[in-house]
Amino acid sequence: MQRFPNSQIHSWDLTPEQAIDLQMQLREQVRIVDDFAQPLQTVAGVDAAFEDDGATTRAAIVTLNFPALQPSEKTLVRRPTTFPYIPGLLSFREIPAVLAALEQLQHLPDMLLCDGMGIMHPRRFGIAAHLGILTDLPTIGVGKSYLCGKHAPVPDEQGAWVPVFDKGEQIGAVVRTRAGTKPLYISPGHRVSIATAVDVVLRCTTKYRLPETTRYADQLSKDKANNGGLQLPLG
DNA sequence: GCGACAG
DNA sequence: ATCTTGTCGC
Repeated sequence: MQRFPNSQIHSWDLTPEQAIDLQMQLREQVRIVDDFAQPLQTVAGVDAAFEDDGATTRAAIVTLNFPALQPSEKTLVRRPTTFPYIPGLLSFREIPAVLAALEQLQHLPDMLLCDGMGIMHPRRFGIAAHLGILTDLPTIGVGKSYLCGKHAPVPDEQGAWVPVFDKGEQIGAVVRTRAGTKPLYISPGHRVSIATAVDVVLRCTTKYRLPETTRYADQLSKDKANNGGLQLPLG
C-alpha cells in the first residue's frame, strides 16, 4: 500500500539549513522533458490553506477530466503544520499535507498543477519540482506572483507570454491568462517541458485569471463547510 | 553590503 | 497564507 515509495527518501524534521542542502541534492533528479501519458486525460489542482492561526494545514486536490475540465474527484485533509513559511522553502511547509491528500485519491491524475513555483526558483527546486520528485508524477508550478528571474514585459493580451531567465538559462515563462490582470509565473516541476507547461496551463484556463484546476482546489481548501475531508461525489 | 522574497 | 467592506474601473 505504498503509493509513493520516493516520498520516504527524506525526513521532514529539518532546519532551514538542512532543507536548503536537501534542495541542492534533490534538484539533480528533476527532469524537464515531456514524459507523461498522452493524450492527457486528467489534470489535478493542488492547494494548501491554513487554519488555527497557522497551526493546521489543509491540503486540497481536485481532479478534472481533460480537456473538458469537469471535476471528477476531490480530497481534503488536515495535518499539523510543522515548518514555517520561508521564501524558497515553501515545499517543506505544504508538501506533507499534500502527500496525505494524494494518498486518499482513488485514481492518480496524469498531471499535477501546484500553487507556487516549479524550477522558477533560486535553486530550481520549488514546490512543484519537489512534489514531482517525491511522487514521480508530472507536475507544473503555477505561481501567482514573482519570485526570481528576469523577463521582458508581457503583452496585455490573452495567451501572451515571455520567457523568464536566471543565470543564463530559461527557467519558465510569465503568462497572460487574461487581459487586464496580473500574469502568472509558469514553470515545469518534473517530467514536463517549459513549452508544454505553458500550453497545459492555457488549456486549463477559461474565462478567469487562474486555471480551473487552481480555482477548484482553492475553493475546496478554503471551504469551511465540509465533511472533515471525506471524498464527496461531485456534480 | 543592499534589495527581493512562491504560499 | 490570513485578517477584512466597500469601492474603483473595465
